[in-house]
Amino acid sequence: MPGTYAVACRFLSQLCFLLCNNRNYWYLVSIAFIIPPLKKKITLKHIARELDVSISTVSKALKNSHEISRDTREKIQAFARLYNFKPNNIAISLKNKRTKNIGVIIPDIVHHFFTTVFRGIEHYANDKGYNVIVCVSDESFDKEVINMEMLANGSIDGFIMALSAETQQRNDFNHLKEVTGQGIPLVLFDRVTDELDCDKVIIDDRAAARMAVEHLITAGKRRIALFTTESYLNVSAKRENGYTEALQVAGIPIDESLILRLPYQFEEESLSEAFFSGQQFDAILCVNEIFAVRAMRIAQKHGFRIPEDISVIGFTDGLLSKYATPTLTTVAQHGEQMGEMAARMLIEKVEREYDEEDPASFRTEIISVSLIERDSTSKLTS
Amino acid sequence: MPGTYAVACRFLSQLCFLLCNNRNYWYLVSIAFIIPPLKKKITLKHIARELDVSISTVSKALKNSHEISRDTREKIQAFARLYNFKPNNIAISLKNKRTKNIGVIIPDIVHHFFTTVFRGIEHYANDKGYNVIVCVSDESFDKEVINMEMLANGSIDGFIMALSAETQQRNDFNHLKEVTGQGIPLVLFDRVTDELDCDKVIIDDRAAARMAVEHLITAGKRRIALFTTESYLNVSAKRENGYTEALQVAGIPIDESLILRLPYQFEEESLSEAFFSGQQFDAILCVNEIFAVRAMRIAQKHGFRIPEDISVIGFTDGLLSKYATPTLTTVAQHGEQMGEMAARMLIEKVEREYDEEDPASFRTEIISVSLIERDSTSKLTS
DNA sequence: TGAGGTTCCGAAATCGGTTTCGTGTTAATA
DNA sequence: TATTAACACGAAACCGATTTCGGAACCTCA
Repeated sequence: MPGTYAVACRFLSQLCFLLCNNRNYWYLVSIAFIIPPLKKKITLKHIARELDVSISTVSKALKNSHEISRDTREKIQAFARLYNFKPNNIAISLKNKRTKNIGVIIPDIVHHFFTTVFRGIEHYANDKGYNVIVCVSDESFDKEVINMEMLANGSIDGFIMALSAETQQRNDFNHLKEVTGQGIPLVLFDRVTDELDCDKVIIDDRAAARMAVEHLITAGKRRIALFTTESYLNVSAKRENGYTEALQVAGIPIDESLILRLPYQFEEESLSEAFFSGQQFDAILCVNEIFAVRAMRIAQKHGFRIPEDISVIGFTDGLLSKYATPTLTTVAQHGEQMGEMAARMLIEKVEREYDEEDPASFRTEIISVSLIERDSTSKLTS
Repeated sequence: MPGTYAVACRFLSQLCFLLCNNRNYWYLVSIAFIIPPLKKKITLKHIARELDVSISTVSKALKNSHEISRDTREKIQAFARLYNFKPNNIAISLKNKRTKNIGVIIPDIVHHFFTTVFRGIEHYANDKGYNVIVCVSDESFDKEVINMEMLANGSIDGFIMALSAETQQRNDFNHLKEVTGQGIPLVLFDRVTDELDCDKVIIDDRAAARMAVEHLITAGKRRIALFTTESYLNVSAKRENGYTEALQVAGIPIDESLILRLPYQFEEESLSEAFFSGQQFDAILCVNEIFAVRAMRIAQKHGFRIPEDISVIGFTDGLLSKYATPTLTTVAQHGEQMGEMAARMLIEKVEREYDEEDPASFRTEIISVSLIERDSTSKLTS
């Protein structure tokens, strides 16, 4: 079979050569339609051999270098088109020392917020001709390290990542420092840390929580509970700060017993029964969507009406918020915008490095949030 | 600065050399801890120069070739460890003509099912030392083509993909044929086509729908409605087949007026009001989660009790199903398992190609589904 | 002492491109 | 007619690895 192919190649190239020399390009075009899809990628070397020129000539001709005569150029270009030549990305990467790949490391992929951010990254990156390599850390420190090492050896031009929970707990960022130390650009989003000098893009969780609580207060709520996560996440902490801040500003005393710290998978009965039957409160702020929906359900089970008896606000404007009963008022984090920003910052750094970098100036961009009002809070009659 | 670095390099290498020759490895180890994190990646060439051996010797020594003497080997390995040498992936890819990257193209990333599949792919691929490059087609034919072309020029060893809606509608698979024609392995999942000879992994949508309907019939339901998508998707069609099949088998006549074809974003009022007030039915099968949740809500708004008056079953066991009120009985598609299978099939093909491929034998694997019973259907009292 | 074997290492080809520089040919200029 | 510049192209280095092959140095045994 390869023999047959070679013969066909030879024949076609001769034909092509003749046609080209005769400037009968239309023949060429029509032939291109007749040729069956050819197997295997073709390289510069093949073209050079068939057309009896050097590899350098082919390379230059294909980039329309005026170093090559019009005749030769057109001949080579026609031949390349005919055989659907596309330069090998790997070879170009090796030569350029730039891969046009960006590495994204996130803690979880089956997660509305992260996928939203990812979509933003992917869109922007694709627009700029970059591909995205994704690794999932599964909230594990070790996996994060392994993934970064896999990618840091030339596979990518830069990283965009959100820290895993474990990394945040251990407060160990050596793997990241090593990478930045090697001159690889890094952009952190959402789950960031102050220990690292690099670009960051975050949402102002404190302000967001404060806004949500203030909304509740304006609606006349006074005893506002907070459902937050047990494990240490930067974002949860910031949201809690915003919560207390809003209460303080409004002159409402903070009641520690209204703050409930829950594990990710809590059993409805044990934990919350006590809370719901023992306490008096008229609103809940939840640090994520799931907590909010579950809170609503439990409240309803206990006979509370939403939003009349208890208003509920969650974080993350995902499917759950839209389709819960009642529909959930949430803080929308505009993840797509966040991803776009992260990609923009990274690519800027990557491409700047090209023409000698200025004294590393790291930015921290803040993505604004907005409150999506739905039926789990009463409409303000202002 | 680079000057300083070079001097430091030189000094350290000499030190290293002496220590190695003296077999005082522990010194080396302790020194390694003192050395500050070094900048910039190091290459074989650097090591060769510093240790005054040839590049080939370094390469062989690092792979523990017995062609190199124990002394030299250990010296080189110690030096490499000290400088944290990691071979450049791109160079290896170029040489091996294998990138250890697999390309995944999916129609949407903010989508529970696809991310679940992706997780399966990612886990399996990572285990096998592969990275995953994701591209999103946004259900667009053109984007699918562009993405494939971007990746097909050497960036990846194979594709895993689910066809975009537009591609399925146009029934145009030339971009896929071109890729397989070039000898690049391809695995299709979920959204597949018979027009293509390649590996596939699907769920048996027909059987799944049939199972769901039979479940409803067993529970005593007789007038079962179907909420399906308007646009042409292979999977929807298959589910509809399963639906009608189950009814036929049970001897229940098919009532076309019970089959509702809806656009993805339908307005609750207009479309469904009529349906709910005019019709008499006691169960609904929905081809996705969102339709199911919305159906439940509308039904409840109309005063129907679920599951007593109307039972509801959906597809895709996502967050919505778990947290809807009442919780939703769904057909779980085991996306993770699907992704794993797809990755396994692809990697097998990729690595087999290595030792001469057998006459391409394409398989189609079927991932079994299961019915997750929750509160939107009545428990069977058997 | 010389033939034959090990052992150890380096030169060079290779993967598929880009790019610099040099050279032969032709045309323009002095 | 001699000098030079423009033009068109090729040789070769390079990116960072792997791998084949050949050869020097040394050892062994008849």
